[in-house]
Amino acid sequence: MPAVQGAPIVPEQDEVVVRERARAIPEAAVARLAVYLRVLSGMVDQGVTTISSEELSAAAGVNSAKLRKDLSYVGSYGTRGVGYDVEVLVSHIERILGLTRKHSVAVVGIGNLGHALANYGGFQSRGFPVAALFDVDEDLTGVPVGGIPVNHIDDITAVCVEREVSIGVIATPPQAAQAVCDRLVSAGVQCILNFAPVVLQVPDDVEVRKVDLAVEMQILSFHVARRADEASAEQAANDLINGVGVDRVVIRP
Amino acid sequence: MPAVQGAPIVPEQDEVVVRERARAIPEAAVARLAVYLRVLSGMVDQGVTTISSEELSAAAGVNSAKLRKDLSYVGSYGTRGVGYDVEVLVSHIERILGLTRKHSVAVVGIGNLGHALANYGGFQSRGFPVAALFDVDEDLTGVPVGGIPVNHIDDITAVCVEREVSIGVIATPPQAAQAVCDRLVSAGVQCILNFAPVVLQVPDDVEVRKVDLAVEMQILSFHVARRADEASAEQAANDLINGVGVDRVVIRP
DNA sequence: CTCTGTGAATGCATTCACAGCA
DNA sequence: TGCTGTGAATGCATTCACAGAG
Repeated sequence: MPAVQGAPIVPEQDEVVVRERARAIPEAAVARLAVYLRVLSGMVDQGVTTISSEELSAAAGVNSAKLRKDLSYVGSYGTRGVGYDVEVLVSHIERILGLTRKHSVAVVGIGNLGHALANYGGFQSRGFPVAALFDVDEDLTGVPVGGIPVNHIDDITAVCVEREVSIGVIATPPQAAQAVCDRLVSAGVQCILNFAPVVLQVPDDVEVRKVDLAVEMQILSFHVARRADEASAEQAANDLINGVGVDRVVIRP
Repeated sequence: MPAVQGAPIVPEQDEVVVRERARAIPEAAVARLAVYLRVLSGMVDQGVTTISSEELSAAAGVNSAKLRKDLSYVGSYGTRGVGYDVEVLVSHIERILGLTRKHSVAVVGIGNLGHALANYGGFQSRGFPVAALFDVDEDLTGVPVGGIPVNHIDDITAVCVEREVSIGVIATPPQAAQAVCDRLVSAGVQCILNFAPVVLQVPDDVEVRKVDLAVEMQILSFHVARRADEASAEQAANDLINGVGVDRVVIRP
């Protein structure tokens, strides 16, 4: 039996188990790698050629142990006693994140947000060209937004296949989102970024990420409230014990 | 010594330790509570009065154990054998998330994205009225966007104080973001939602959440790449063992 | 002697599984 | 009996701390 990689896993009958090529990288680490990449790109522009884990972690807003652990998932490309070569690191992170391929983006729903996304330079510049725009509104069909003419949503499959769209962005009203998602999926799009405040149902082989602005606001709101509660609890407790031989009250989290 | 709440923590000298009033709620749970709230609001509109953990969890895209655990942080407001009263649950989650207070929002940077945010109805409707807009461009000063006249950024402190802004949204180019953030902080804003692709430095008492669209794209890209790797590895392995008495190869994650 | 890379330890979050209430 | 609420168990992620390369 050909042992493709020395895998000490017990194979079931008539199966060979191959350990996944790329070491599994924790989801949380992937998100941070993208941030490191951005910071490193800035370093390249500033002419920095070498950087230590301490410096890079500070610039990325994490601690250095976490940074080194994250980079260790990518591989060992640092020099002990010195640090990392910025360009080497950039190219390895890009490889891990799959940025050597081009990823064309389609934006569906050309309202306020869709307009903003179509015009947003950050996609283009970071390797995610917006290749197609869609809307139900027939008055918009053919109208150029950010240099790209809007297509009618009924043409979504043909256009996505032709322009090799690999990422779909949903910027429609919530009622339309699931239907749009279904159409994107049947057009072969396997990655979706969803701005509509709904939970999308998709097959297992489709990856969805969501950005819900109201949820972000509510999380911030929670923290305001918590801080206010703590402050008032501390205040109340201090009032309560006033002159009872205790100097101060501390709130432990 | 007045034991405000039976806290079994060893107090340091001249200190009384008060256990935090609201049980600490995991960060991850807070994000999901906001989602449950949205789903529940939809239920109210549909006239649903009671819902089981199974139904609600399905609608929110999580499993029911997680849902029940999350709700247990809010309190025990379900009826065993029956489920939850939708309205009761809504009001308790709103209380926990601090949505009983009004949270006025200021958007800084009235470019593409700022425009979209100023016009976005989702904030208003979910209790986060946009109360102020700012930009450096003097040509924009006084121009109404989404019904609100833009103020010049130099007036940020006065306007934020006057309109009781509690959440600042940064939608400026990356170069300007840190300076804007500093101004918001000195205007007393303690919550910031940052759309600029930079890591903001803030004091400990300020809460920042970030939305980086390119990072989201790159995370999606990573998953495409991983899937492609797996598929090709599986393919290669299958080719390799062709006709060696093994039926199929399985990739274990 | 400096700074990376990484096992081991700790701390969170998720899931399990069942006691207990309606 | 049906479904919630929750300790206990499991599984991830983060942090520690130090061996070892340069």
